[in-house]
Amino acid sequence: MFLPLSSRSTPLNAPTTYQNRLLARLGPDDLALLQPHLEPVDLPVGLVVIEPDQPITHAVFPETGLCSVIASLQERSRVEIGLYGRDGLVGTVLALGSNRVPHQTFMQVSGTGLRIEAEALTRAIEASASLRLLILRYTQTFLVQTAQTALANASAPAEERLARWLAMYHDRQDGDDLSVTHEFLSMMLGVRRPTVTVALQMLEGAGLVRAQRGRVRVLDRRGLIEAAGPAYGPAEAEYERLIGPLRRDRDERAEP
Amino acid sequence: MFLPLSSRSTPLNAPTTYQNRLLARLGPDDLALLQPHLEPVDLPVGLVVIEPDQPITHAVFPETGLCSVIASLQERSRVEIGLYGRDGLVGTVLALGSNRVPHQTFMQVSGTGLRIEAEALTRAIEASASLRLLILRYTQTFLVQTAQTALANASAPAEERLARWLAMYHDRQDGDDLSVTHEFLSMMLGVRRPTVTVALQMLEGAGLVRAQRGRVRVLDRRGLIEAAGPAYGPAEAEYERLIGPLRRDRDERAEP
DNA sequence: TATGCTTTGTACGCTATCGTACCGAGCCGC
DNA sequence: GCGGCTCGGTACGATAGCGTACAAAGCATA
Repeated sequence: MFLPLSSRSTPLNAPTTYQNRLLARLGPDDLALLQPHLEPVDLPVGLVVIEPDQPITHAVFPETGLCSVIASLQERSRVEIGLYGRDGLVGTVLALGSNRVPHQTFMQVSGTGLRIEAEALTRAIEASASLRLLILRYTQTFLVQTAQTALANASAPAEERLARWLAMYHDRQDGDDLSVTHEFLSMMLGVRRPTVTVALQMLEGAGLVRAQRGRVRVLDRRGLIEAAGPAYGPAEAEYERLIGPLRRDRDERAEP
Repeated sequence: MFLPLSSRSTPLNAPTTYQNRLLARLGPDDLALLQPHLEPVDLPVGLVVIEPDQPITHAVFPETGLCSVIASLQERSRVEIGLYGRDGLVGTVLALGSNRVPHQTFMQVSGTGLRIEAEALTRAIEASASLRLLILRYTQTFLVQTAQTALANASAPAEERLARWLAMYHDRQDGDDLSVTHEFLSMMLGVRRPTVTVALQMLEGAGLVRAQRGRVRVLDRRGLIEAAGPAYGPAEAEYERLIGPLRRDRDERAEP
């Protein structure tokens, strides 16, 4: 399932700084609890990190890359219900007293991460209240994100939903180039591909993004967030309130 | 905020059987932990039990009645993202290390419940791993419910969403008469009222429900669930797996 | 029984999005 | 430089749901 990274094994107790926001916020005690079990892994695009309804064997703290959580109406349609990268954790459900979820999670953008055996993480969560709290707080932000997705799906037009999605992606990536195809976006948003094409042209016409083959460049982040409407914001605010800064770069590159 | 019930004060340590599923599943130790703090309350229809972004002062275990969790695009539109009654708990977020949520929760159907001060519940959750586990597992089922709502909103036609909503309501109520107006349903589902009228006529034409003024009677529960499509099911299965039977009556009244 | 409010049914034109299909454009390997 | 593939743009009729408006029906109260 996961390809171990041969070159990047982390010596125990090395003074590591993690890109993963959750790991980065852990105190020394919690870090000591987890580090012996953390193992670098490669996360190629398309990798299914959680199979629906299957017991989870490993949790993963992504360092780079992006994960999509997908709900499907048995083959008929697949829709994204949430998205995270280095801000989150694959396998939060372990903190909720279960070991499986009915939704699939896969790598939407390739990256790397640190994996840990489900059992080891569960034990650590039981042993450390502060670690547990951090993961539960992240779960809360994800719940809000899912709720906002439900809201957007119910009442926001395709263009707003697209803008929201691009902003969320942008939050979790370095740089302003997002690699996605229209086809892919159409699946994520639960709309037709031509609908994405048109919506993207609108955003491009407004000077917010620049679309190229298989790539969308964010030109005006602030404008993009505005175009996303009020469905963007609450989940992000919750994250900043409960955990910390969501975006890495505070220089706000793409804000003209 | 809550109206205490004068007539129904519960003597401490009385051998009470709770209708609330979570309370009913607590062991004697956890019950002993909570009972001294539980206070019966009336939950009239329309009562806002959680104000968005306001600190939660009390949690409530509903005994009867129904709560709706609402996300709103600032006045423009209000959409339901989840729904629970005696299967759940007002204030699950307390177990997630926060004390507020950006969504409103209000009584959609009046009922009664047992309330507890937020601080007391938080302490109990910290003290008892088994109590914590139960609430966290419930949170997991609610997260799945919200995800399924997002999915349904994205890709299920109004008629399916309506059927899903009616089935979910039916799960959490005694009897087969659901008291709702088209107006109300339209808000819950994020569609126009006439759309509800038409969709309801479809369901009625198929012999699944009977609609009267301000009331929908479920005639064929199995058929209704079928009409709801695959968006109904996963959240309910998760509840039964992690917590226990969702519906009270196993006689399946409305199944012809 | 009359009055008035709430709820429900229906109509109309409008728009976004659908399903499908086809073609051009960019990109890769040979 | 050529074939083949993926990706993006566009077109077309069909349709579900929208916003609005208005009238009928149910219920409550006077």
